[in-house]
Order: sequence, then C-alpha cells, then structure tokens
Amino acid sequence: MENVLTRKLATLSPFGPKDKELLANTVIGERTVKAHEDIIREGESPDDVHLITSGFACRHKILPDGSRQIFAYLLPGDFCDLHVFILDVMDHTISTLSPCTVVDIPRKAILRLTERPAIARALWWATLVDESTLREAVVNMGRRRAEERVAHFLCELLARLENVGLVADNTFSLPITQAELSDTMGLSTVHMNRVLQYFRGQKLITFSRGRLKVLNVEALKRFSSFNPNYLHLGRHKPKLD
Amino acid sequence: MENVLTRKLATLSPFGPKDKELLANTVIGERTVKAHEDIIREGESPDDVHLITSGFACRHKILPDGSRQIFAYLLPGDFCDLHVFILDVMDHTISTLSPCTVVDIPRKAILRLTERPAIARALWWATLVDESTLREAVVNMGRRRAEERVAHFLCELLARLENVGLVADNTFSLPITQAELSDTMGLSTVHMNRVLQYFRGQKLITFSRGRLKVLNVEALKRFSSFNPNYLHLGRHKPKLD
DNA sequence: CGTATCATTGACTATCGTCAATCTCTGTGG
DNA sequence: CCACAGAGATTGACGATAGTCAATGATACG
Repeated sequence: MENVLTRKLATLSPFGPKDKELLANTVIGERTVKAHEDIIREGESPDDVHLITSGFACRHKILPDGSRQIFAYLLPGDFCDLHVFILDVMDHTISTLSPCTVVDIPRKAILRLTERPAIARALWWATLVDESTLREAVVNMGRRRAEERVAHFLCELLARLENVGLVADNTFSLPITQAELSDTMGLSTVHMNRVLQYFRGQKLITFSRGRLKVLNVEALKRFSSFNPNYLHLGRHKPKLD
Repeated sequence: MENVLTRKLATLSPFGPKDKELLANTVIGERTVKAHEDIIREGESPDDVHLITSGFACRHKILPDGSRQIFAYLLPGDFCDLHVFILDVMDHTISTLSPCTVVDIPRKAILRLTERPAIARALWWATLVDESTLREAVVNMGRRRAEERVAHFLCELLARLENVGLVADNTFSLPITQAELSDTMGLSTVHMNRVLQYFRGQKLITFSRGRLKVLNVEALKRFSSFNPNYLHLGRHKPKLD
C-alpha cells in the first residue's frame, strides 16, 4: 500500500496508520506525460496540485533572448506546485525532462491532508528543503567554477536519488541531454561537454545512454566540497512546545 | 500601533482588528545589532525567531576556500528564520550588513500567531516569496552577464524597498560595500566596481556614501529585462474552497 | 594628520562562450 | 542487411567575459 510519497515523507514525520491511509488514498490516478511537455506553465493558476511519481521534471524559465535556466529538478515523490495555494499564479514553468507519471491532486484533497498535523509538517518540510536546495544552487552558480559546479550538482542528485531508492551501485538513470544539463548549470553546451570529458578522463564518472555512474563518490564529493546538510535528509525531530 | 511587519503583511491578507492587535503585541522588545555581526549561525538551532525591523541583513554561506556567497537580503519586515520550526538546524548564517534593529520572537508567540488563519497565510506567503526570489537569483547568476545581473538586482532592491516605503525620489539607503555587492552577485570586487562605473557612465545610477539613486528606472528595467512578477507584490487573492 | 578601509585603475591571465565542422548513435525505410 | 536522416555529442579555433595581482586614490575617523 506504500507509494513514493509516503515512503519519502515517512522518513521525516512519524505517521500513524490513518495518515498512511489518507496518503495512499490521495495518490491515485496516475497519468503518463511524454518527455519535454509542460506540466504547468508560467502564468497559470491550476486547481490541482501535481505530484511526480516517476521520471524527471524540472522548474525553469526562458529569458527574452531565448536562453533557458533550469533551477530545480523534480524527482519521484516531489510536489510541483504546492505554492499555488498561496501565490495564486505560477511564476515559472514546470516541464518533463523524461517521460513521467504524474498524479493530479485536487485542492480539496490537499486541504484534507493538511488537517493531519504530521502530514502538514512533512509538506512544509518539503517546501523548506526546496528553498534550501535553491540557496545551495545560488552558491554553486556564484562561487564555483564549472567543474566544481557540475560535480556538486551530481553529488546532490546522487544523494537525492539515493534517498528515494533510485540508486544502485552508484548508478542512476539520468535520461537528459547535455544541453539540458548546461541549462541547469548556467554553462554553454560546449563547455558542459568539456567538463564531462574531464570527469571521464579523471575516472570520476561514466555517462552514456541516459545512465550515470559515479566511479569515485568520495573524490567527487571532495572535489566539489559537497556537504549534504542543506538537503536535511536526516530524520526530523520537531520541537513543538 | 502599526509596525513594519503589520504594514507589510496587511497588503497580502485582510487582517481583522484582533489580528492586528496580536501582531502589535508580538513585535515588541527591539534590540540593536551592530553592522557585520551574526544574528544566527549555521548549525544553530535557535528558540527565537528573528524579525528585522530596520537596517539590512543577509543570508550567506562561506566556502572552504574562504569565498562567500550572499543569497538573500533581509529588509525591514523580513523574518530571518521561520524555517527552524521545521528544519531544526540552520543550514546558513544570517549577518547584519548595516546596523539593524531586531525583534526576537519566542517560538510560542509564533505558534500563537499561526493559529490566526490570516496571519498564517501571510507568513506562508512570505516564505514562498523568499523561494521565488531565490529562483530568480539562480536565473540571474546562471544566464545574465555581469551588467544585466547587477541591474536586475538593483531593480529588485528598488521594488522591494518601495514596497516597505523606504524609497523616495528613486533613492534609497544602501549602506554596504562593493565587496559585499560582489559577494552577492558572484563577481570579483574589481569587476563589480567596473560594472558600477559603467552604470555611472551611462547615467543610470549614482551610488556613494551608502545612498543609491536610480536615475533612469525604465532604462534599468529594460536593460535587465526586469519583470517583478516573481516578487508577488500585488494583493493576494486566496482561494480556499 | 595618520591610519585603516574602501574604491579605482591598469596589465595580464583564466575561464567560458561562440561558431562551425565532424563524429556517433539510433531508428527508419527500402 | 544497408543506406540515410536527425539528434545529440565532440572537437578545434578563436573571442569575450570576468578574475587576479598589485599599485594608487579617496574617504572617514580617531
């Protein structure tokens, strides 16, 4: 009866059977979305909240000159747009990077979920981790050179995917193009390619046909001075008094 | 009886007299903090939430090589660390940039505030706008060259300060050094200086002795393709059904 | 008036982007 | 089975953007 969302949130907040049942009954009705389609667009004001259950999606913006910046990866178990409850209009677009399965959750169902304190806390936790991840992205873009930046990003992806059980033997599916990676890292495709070549030469990674293997996790972390604190993956100990 | 917080939040969520009274009674006991002191440090787990009532503070991280990245400016009316309710440990440091006045709000008082739905919504709104601002910061760092980047940042600052009534004649107090600006923009101090020289030469701004004047707002916005949507400054229209 | 901090400048270098060509892989139709 | 097309990856040559180093000016403050 467990789904990807329950598995993710349950590590944070101790759920009772009633919480789990409510979550299980909410995450139903998956639909598939092809690669490179929009899930929700800037300016829209959707009535459903979207949850990714498989595949990769991303938050991004397109600038007037046509260039694009991706600023967040949405992995299985991630909510796309919880914030439209408060900020009525989307200020960015969410698109799939690979084929995805998505669950559309009606507003009302979310309101029912947030009546359960443990679930509300877990959802709030999820938004705050998104924010923290963005802060680290700013650090990454502002103060690290291309090689360190990409290494740091890969460490983050490895940690996040491990957390939802999608890594085996330091290998995970990464079904996206180098152009998409460069839009993530704020680099040109050419430079992105050179960074990847460099990592291959250093025997740090292999990456082909949508699968990425980290050959030397410790070296990659050291190289990018990766510290996973900001992901707040450990078990949560709430103080509510 | 109005304070900077009430003024800011009241534009978002319609407050009743009881809401306002509660807010007024919460924001008491200001203390002053000198420039360049930490309000709360990475790794700490404070029992109070901090609210800036005057001056400039910032969120930042220091990297192992000693370089620093500032990723958010905290202006009067901004909360520093609402998130420690959920993420028990700070993952970054908050320091003053100028002398500040700060209010320390006990955990319990925040819990009491969040029992009022209008206030809870306004606080949630504030965190989501922080997040949205961070997304724009990533775009700014990733896909804009130094000149546009700085121009965009100045437009954002102007808009945010206008929103709390701290701008007159397109002029505002910006009591920080060029080194701090460069840590914000991910640039070297030398390059930061050159960008400012360029803007002065273009008659876009003046900036000296801690005061910044935007001489041509429209040109600055056009130059950086500034679109204030992401600040969500308009009046909030909640859908709660 | 001396000192410390900040701002400014020039010369040089490193990092990264652009352009354009080529290569590789994959899937398709004959 | 092979030729071909298209997308993505890779490479080299070159140029633009931004960093580093080091010296010099300006300003503020005791």
